[in-house]
Amino acid sequence: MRASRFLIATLKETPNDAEVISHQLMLRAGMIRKLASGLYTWLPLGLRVLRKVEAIVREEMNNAGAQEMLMPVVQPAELWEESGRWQQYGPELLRITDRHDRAFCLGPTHEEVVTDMVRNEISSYKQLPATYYQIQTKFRDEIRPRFGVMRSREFIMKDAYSFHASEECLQATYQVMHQAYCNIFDRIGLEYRPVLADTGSIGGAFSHEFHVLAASGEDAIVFSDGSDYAANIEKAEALAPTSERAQPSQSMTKVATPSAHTIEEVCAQLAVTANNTVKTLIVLGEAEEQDQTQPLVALVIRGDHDLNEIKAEKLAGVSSPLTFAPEDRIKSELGAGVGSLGPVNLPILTIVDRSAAQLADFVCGANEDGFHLTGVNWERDASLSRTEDIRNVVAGDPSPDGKGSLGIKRGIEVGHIFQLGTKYSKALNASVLNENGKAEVMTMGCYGIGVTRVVAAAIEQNHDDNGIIWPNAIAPFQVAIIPININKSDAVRLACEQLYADLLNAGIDVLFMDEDKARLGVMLANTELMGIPHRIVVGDRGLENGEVEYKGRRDSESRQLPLAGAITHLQGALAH
RNA sequence: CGGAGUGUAGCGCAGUCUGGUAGCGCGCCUGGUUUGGGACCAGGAUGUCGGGGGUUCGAAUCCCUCCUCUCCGACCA
Repeated sequence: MRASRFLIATLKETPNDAEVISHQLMLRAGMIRKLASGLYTWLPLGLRVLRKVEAIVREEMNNAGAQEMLMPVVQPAELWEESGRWQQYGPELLRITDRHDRAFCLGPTHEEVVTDMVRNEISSYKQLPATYYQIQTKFRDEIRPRFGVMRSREFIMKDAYSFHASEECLQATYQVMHQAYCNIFDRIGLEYRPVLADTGSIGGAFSHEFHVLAASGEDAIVFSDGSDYAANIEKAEALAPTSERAQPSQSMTKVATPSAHTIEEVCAQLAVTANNTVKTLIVLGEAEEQDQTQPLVALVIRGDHDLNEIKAEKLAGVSSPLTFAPEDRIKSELGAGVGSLGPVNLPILTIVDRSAAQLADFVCGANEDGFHLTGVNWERDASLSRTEDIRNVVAGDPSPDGKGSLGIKRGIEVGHIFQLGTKYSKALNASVLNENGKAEVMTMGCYGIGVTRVVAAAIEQNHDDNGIIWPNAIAPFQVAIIPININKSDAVRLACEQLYADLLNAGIDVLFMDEDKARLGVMLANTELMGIPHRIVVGDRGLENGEVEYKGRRDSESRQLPLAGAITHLQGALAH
């Protein structure tokens, strides 16, 4: 591609509505432009990257035996009513009405449509297993779109769905997909990890997320240093302490703690450490019958730990989604405000985290404003009827598989694979006849990759002060040719034209900065900002010795190469 | 949805408090001089000051209203 015929829309200054580095760089490099909140136009440069990611995903999905198809973005309400999600899905599902006043939605995902297709087209177990996928625009009306293309409302996703006559068959395909995902992210050239995950709202039995490691990641993921164990923090179990609880050695004492509301303030006033205190969080429980008000439930965790909302909302007696109790109900029903609550004589269902249950002689709120209790002990002073795992693991906790201890990193979720089971096939009655001629509901798996998000994640992981640093496999251009004084030197022009033609012939994506008046500094800065991984600078000075200058985007120094050997060198550099 | 901010040229911003008819830097166009890391000189174009309504002789500026976009949002017991 010649720069004179390509939209180079770089920005010197950072647009002020971009928060994260990938968003800033995508705008500055001229990859995307915002149309409205959560909606982006992909400019030619950005689209080249997107297409390269798509091509890799497509190839690996085909290799894994999946068949590509394409489903509509607009979907009829009837299908969603059949699966129950028309009611279940919140305002994230954008609902629209056509001119005949019929209800539709913009697809946030395509389980209903693909299941409908399969129930109509597949009738025998002999046709299974089968996996279908598409690379398609999705729409989710996010409450708060942010971080550019990382959390936008419209985005491109590769979604695949597998159909099986047996659970074992689903397991086998799940493994094939797991491997295909590893192949995809290996080829793109990202540092990533598959981790055990919560199945979330899509439902199902078993699931892995694929995370690109980056400091700015929205998710915390945990790793064992003694095994392969890796999980989203939402999912990672905090094992019960193995040692016996210490015997009480203090008597319970009420102390005044005026104006101490946080664990930190209490610790400072009483000279104790947070790991010997407990905090008591009040949430709404499940109403026993319809129309009844939801009772209050206390969750007790150690002062230095964080509540894991996913674990908590799954507990019997706790409402899902997890909802914290309004302040006025706490005050009127428990007699004290938040900041002074504790498990001693608490008249409501109290669920205690395993680590908190291990404490002896601990500190907690006295259920009286401005007072705390010290020397509190379970059973003697506070009943301990129910202990559960309701906290986030912290670095240093033992690994749930018993091997090693846990560390924590940040990740960007770019892929998610699920074993769905029969949730949708049952609801839509998608069945096949088995060997005995009896109808049997199919078992399903589903597998997603956020294609647009992969692009942003790649930048989060690969950039420096000068801009993006693309991995070879998804770079919009692999090589930039930068001439010096092309308008004055015929030698430079000829050498560049020849090199450009040769590189194209060799099948290398090259951007030739062929504009007469372009200044060297501008060309260098732009190609660095755009992240082009290799560049060749051609000038009279080098050409006198038959040399050009090569610099890899990550190299600190450039070096001279014989012009004749430039292609071979670039091919070598692109090979890894 | 709640809270906080924001909206002035393609981009980044000043001007608003104290009303007097809009400016700076970058970018863009023309001509020239330059050219090994974001050039210089000279000339030039570009704004319904987010929309609507009001106050006023006069509104980017004051008032009302609608909208946009951004940020934050129970981890506290």
